[in-house]
Amino acid sequence: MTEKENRGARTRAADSLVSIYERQIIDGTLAVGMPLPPEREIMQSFSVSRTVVREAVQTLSAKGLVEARPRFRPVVRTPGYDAAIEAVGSVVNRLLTVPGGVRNLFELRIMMEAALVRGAALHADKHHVARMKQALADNEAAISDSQRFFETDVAFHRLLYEVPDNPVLPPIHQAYTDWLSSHWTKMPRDPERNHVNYRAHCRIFEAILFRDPDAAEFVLRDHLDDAWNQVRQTFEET
Amino acid sequence: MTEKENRGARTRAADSLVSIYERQIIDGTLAVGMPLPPEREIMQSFSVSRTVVREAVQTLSAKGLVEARPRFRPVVRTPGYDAAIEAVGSVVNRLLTVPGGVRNLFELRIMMEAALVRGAALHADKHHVARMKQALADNEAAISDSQRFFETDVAFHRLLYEVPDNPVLPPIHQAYTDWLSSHWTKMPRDPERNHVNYRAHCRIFEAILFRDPDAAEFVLRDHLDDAWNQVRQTFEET
DNA sequence: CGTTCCGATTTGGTATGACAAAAACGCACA
DNA sequence: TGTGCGTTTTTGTCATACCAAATCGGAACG
Repeated sequence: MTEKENRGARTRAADSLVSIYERQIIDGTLAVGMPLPPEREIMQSFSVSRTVVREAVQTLSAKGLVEARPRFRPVVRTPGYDAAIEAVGSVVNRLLTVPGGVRNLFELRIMMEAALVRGAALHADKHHVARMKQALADNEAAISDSQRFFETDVAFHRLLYEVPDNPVLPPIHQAYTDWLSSHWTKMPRDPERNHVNYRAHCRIFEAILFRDPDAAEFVLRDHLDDAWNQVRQTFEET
Repeated sequence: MTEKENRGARTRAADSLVSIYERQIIDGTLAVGMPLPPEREIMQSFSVSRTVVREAVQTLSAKGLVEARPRFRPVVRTPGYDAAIEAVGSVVNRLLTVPGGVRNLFELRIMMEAALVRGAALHADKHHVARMKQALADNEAAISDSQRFFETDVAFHRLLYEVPDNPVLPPIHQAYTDWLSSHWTKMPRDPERNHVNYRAHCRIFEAILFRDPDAAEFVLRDHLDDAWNQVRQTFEET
């Protein structure tokens, strides 16, 4: 995101510090795991007060570029898509409270997973299939234990995000489950429903085995739409 | 994202302020557009120093919950998916510099747009079709002007994100173009290539008209793969 | 009666200094 | 060489001060 800053009027001193260190972190001058200089050193380097330095560090931390544990030196964070997810956490949480927010996010998830099962049906290799088989077994074994079933359910879906071997995807799955879990767990769960879901997973797996993307997508959408209908009642949206 | 913070040891004073105002913003106690209390007032309310207050406000701003223009009172930001995009800007920029980063993001985009064209082929109504037709016309008219062509190109793709009528999607498109544009614009562009791209858009449009999701997806993937091959050379990744 | 303009007051941005507690460091000691 | 303890840094927080910009209130004016 290229800094535009045209709107923000006069720059705050801290902001220029932020962009300086942002650059240094991105171009590797400050390597991963390396701590930022002590605050007093920074303030002398740039001739600013400690107030400004601390504000800058604070911002870098909030942006997810450094990890600032209290009382410790902020260290350059290892680049990961999970940091991105974390950075949006607050805002997404807020969006989930606006009318239709949960629905919108869930539909996005349905869309993505539909695309993923299509991809899995076309490209899943022996290794992926084996893992899904295992996940299905775990899933079945947990039908009577709703708590464990939920976990194996999540684990099964996660596999879909791992098939394309794109490191962006697993954190996205993690994000979906984090953000939606509070609603999801309010859903009434009993062995009967678990069994229905397990069956749905099986059908998805079979469609992938048969290399039938259309069937896979159809079953998955049916599965998630069903789940949505269960969850929806917990907050009576449209 | 439920605050775990188990790692972060003892809490910083500012953090508790942050979560307090976070709650107030989410549950609407602080309505959208309403300014936060003056710093000096906050510091008296909570018996903390102004330093702490400013740090808290800083964090709220970085998280995208309030908009803090310098010299102005921070106001509660209107909830929008664009705020989320903005919040991840820095970290994504960094991820784009790691090996394969651009590729990963672009593949995610391909996957999403593939899903979108499928959806468009199935659900686009008269209105969407008309808009796409118009966008295609603009696209054709700009073939000789690479700058304008780029804009109409983006506009055409954006329409795909608007078909499902999910407010999450357009900001995602915006994010893709923001994040990838620096690489994209380095791509050599000439009327000949523009024409090829225009033709690809036409074929996508036709497939949507014919309600043929498979064809639409195929053409779109071909189109974006082609684009990727053009862009790739600008930074010689694998 | 509404509008405009100007001055006083409020408020944010930054600097400085101070201090307690915790972390980092170094050195003696085993 | 490894360990434990005291010293020095460093961070978190507070208090205070000052400037400049934003805001507010009222006066002057149409």
